[in-house]
Amino acid sequence: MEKPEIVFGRVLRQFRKDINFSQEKLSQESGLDRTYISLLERGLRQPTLTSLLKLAAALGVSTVDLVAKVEVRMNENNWD
Amino acid sequence: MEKPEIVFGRVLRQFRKDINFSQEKLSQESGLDRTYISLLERGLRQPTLTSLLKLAAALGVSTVDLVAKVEVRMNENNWD
DNA sequence: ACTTTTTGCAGACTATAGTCTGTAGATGCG
DNA sequence: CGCATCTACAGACTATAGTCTGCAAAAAGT
Repeated sequence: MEKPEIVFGRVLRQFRKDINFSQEKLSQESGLDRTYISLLERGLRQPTLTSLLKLAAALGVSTVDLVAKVEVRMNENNWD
Repeated sequence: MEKPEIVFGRVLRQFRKDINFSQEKLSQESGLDRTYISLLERGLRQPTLTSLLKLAAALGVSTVDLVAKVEVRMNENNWD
């Protein structure tokens, strides 16, 4: 059972790289600070609901998609 | 387009009442403060990711269920 | 009407989300 | 190599998530 911030960070980074966005680009699209995106990806911060919504929108996915991946990977015993 | 806190508050309250939990009971199950649950339901606070996880677990639903309802109702022009 | 349970709410507080500025390391490319 | 892009990271700051105590006012039950 991993910490939510850690899992979320990995998921966020994966989603971002999947669409070839830099942190800077994601920051512009979401309206969140670039250094904050960095903190999130490294698991040093966890998002609030509105940050989740902004990030999902910027990534072009639904918030459900994001949360679903997090929830799944939290219960996985991280074989992968 | 309604504010996320407002929508989330309504959704949370509905989920809670669906299982006949008092705020007090939900607070015990989730480990969150009762007055904070009250603030959430009234849309005066918004949860972080871990609070979402705790609340969903306490309500006996998946976090995805919670977020899904919020996302849907955000896009609805609140006919209901 | 009375009692109990539930919720709203205020005030004061601590912890952490989120911003801003700047620097330095890493990676890629001509 | 020299240059550009991307990211880690530090420090100092502001905004807000989340707690705690206590009381008042609805609701609900009998």
